[in-house]
Amino acid sequence: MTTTIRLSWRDVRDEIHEAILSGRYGPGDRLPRDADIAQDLNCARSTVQRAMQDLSDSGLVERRRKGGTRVRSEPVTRATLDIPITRREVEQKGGRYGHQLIRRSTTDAPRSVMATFELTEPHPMLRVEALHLSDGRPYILEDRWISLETVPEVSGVDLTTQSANEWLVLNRPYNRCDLRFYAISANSRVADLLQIETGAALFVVERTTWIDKAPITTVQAITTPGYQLLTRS
Amino acid sequence: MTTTIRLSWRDVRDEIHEAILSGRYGPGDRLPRDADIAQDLNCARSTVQRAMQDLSDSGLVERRRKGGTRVRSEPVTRATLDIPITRREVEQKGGRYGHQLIRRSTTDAPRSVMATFELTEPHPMLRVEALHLSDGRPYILEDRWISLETVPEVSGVDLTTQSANEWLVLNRPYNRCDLRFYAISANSRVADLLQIETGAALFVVERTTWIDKAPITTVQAITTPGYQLLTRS
DNA sequence: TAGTGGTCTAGACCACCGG
DNA sequence: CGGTGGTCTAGACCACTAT
Repeated sequence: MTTTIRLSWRDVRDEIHEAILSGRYGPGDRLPRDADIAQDLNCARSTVQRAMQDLSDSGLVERRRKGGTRVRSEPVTRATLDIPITRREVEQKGGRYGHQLIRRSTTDAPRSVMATFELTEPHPMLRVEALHLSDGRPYILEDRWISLETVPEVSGVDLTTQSANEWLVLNRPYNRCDLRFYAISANSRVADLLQIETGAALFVVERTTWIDKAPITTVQAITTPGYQLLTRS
Repeated sequence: MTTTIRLSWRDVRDEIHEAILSGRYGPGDRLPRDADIAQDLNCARSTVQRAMQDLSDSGLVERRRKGGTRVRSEPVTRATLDIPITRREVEQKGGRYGHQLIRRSTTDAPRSVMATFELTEPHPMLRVEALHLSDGRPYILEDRWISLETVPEVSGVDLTTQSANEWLVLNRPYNRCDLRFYAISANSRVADLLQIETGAALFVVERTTWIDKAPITTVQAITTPGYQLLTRS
């Protein structure tokens, strides 16, 4: 007698993955229908569906109703990043966290911020510049703009006790978040605040969040020399 | 009579999400069992399961057998990045792609590369330095190490016709991929190759791939000034 | 060891979209 | 309009792990 093995969706996924890697299906090729794969492998269609969902999430295949499942023609490396709140990040590395409010002002969004949020009308904002510290030394310098239309109550918050970073994460959930990463050269002011040399190469994380269509905040986080961002283990 | 609505897993997800945002469940709190939620909302347990899977993927809750579902106590911003092959990236931006092999040599892995791959024994590697061009101008400078044990056939490949980047992606699938992002200051050699000024701040993407436990390649991709990496739309 | 999430199945119906 | 993937259901059993 033949032993019937119980396939898990991971087995099915690996089977299909292997078929693609081996060249049986090349970029752009159409795979069999889920139902056929299920019959071939002797499992339920929903198991194939689960496997395909994973392959689709990881960017290996593309699925369309009626169009079927195709091997992605232009391969991509897809990765997931976790960006914790800064206090947590410092503590995780064994540092003692501190922060310092540098400047706080109310003004209309400048053109660059309007562009970031796709705004066409003047928009009142709270601008907050703050320094995150690790063991008392500068760690990240953040320049943040917060929408006073979407988050009016931030006006009454004491941002010297709790950083704007933390207050917002805990109090203002968002729907949409855009990130961008790039490098800048420290100008004299940044160098002064971070206690580094002018001209040093600094890694920057820019984060913008919305709730539905309403802008919440945009922040430019300037890290100190040597900072690295890693993908989720 | 009461109309019975058919709930989708997205509805269930949003319902739970809303309950968390509203403060009904705070960080660290335990949510009801899937079965109870299903009964409350009048849907199948598997629908709740699907909703929870999504919330878990997005980092909002953590689930454990027997331990139940809890709201994550330390919130994170989780984002997904797509990194295309460089040729594709250049073409997508409307540029004409080109590349240029700068140096190619065979040698044992230096300590830094051994550390990256967690190697303890000497390991023969192919080192490839190449320049990616957009409209004939330097775009990305890559310094790559390829394992000759895992990928011996790369020795016979003409890397002037097709970039190592592209050849590897198309021919050597990987299981595991680590990425790291940081900034460096251009030294004179890099500045010379990229035709920029010495000292310019440059954004760097470092990518390391394995198949199972075997190292495939590690590459430091040094971008040109102004380069930005964005999260997936 | 008992409670909880994880998964598989078989069947049904729906939603999208290519021909 | 018909084919394909997407989802829901009800039920069963399994696999972790907190207690």
